[in-house]
Amino acid sequence: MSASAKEAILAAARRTAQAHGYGGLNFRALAEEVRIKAASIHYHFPSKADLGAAVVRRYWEDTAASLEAMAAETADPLRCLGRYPELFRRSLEAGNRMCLASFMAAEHDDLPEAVKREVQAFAEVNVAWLGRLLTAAGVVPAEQGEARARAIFAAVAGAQLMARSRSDLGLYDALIDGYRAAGLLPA
Amino acid sequence: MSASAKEAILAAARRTAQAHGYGGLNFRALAEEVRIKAASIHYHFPSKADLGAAVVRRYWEDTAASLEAMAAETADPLRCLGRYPELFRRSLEAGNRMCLASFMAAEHDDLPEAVKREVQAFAEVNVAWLGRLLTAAGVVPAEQGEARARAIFAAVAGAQLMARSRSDLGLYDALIDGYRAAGLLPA
DNA sequence: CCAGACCTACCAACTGGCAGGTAGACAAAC
DNA sequence: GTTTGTCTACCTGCCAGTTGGTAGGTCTGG
Repeated sequence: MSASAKEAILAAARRTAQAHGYGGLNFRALAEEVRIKAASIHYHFPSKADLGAAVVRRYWEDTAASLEAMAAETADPLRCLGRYPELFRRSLEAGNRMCLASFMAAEHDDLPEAVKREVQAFAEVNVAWLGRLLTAAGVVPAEQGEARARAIFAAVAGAQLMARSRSDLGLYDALIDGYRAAGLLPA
Repeated sequence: MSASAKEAILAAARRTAQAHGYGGLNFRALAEEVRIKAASIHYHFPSKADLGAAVVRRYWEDTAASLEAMAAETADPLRCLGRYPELFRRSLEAGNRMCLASFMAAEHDDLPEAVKREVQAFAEVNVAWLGRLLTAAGVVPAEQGEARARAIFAAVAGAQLMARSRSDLGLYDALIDGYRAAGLLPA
């Protein structure tokens, strides 16, 4: 049960944090979900800060992998860019959850330093990928790639947040359509 | 101290919630800030849910007033729209805080029903105002006013969230500029 | 035998909320 | 004109539940 327990803890913590944030993580509930005792979690993750940082790190690693898979799958950079919102849509589909990093961005003031660093890393992964494709697609001149990438990332996160607050997946799609209509996102 | 205490509680709770969310509100800390005992807060607000709902309600009432004041001050609808991001900028200026409703949108799953309703009301106030000015300015045809209004609201909220996570007011301005450059916001 | 993985039992701190008391302002009753 | 009652706005003291975390024991596979 060694590696499997650790993985199960990470997975459960991720699901919980995507719905209730870092503050919503608690050892007893997590332990119950993994069918383990609360104290045992401390064996794998000494403190809550360690657990939090590990969860977010794994989260952006997985996201980076998904993005690379998407880029490999959809060779045309413009079409690939158009698929970016799918990533955030999936969280909403899975029980009206949201991006871990967005939630923790809100909780910024209460986050351990190590967790904050991982949250920033998530944003960097997204912005780098978007910037790369934006310039590859020639949507914007290379020197504006990062600025546009950040704008897209922030806007999509905002759309997810608003859709979640209404538990309305259709609203998310409508907001993304709105971004396309306005010219922020490639159609 | 009757009305003044109640107002002081509301003000302190608003500041706290803009930095730590609904979950970050706690009677003892609030009481200390207002120089009152924790139990006394229950006199003005029977439960935490009542306090939360009152805080958000007051928040969107104040926001509605600010928006109307802005509309009265800047008669040209296009220029007035351009000033919309100022509203969200002010929260960041005040100690890297964020919009109360955005934070609580993240906390959606842990919010009492009454609080959720007020959070939605905040979004509606903003979208209605934006929609009104967008159609008045002729930026979009009337039937697309609300869709564009929602897109702007979500995008600005996302920009605030991202800027907060970096404690970087300059990033907020850059993101808003990015929205203008992309055509989402009137220049 | 022993080390990794997990356990029981506990702790102090903190949480929202409640029961019941009190000081002062004001008004009606005698 | 002083006693009596009532109301507001607070208070003390407490409770049960939850939290992250610790100390030290146990069990199992290699």
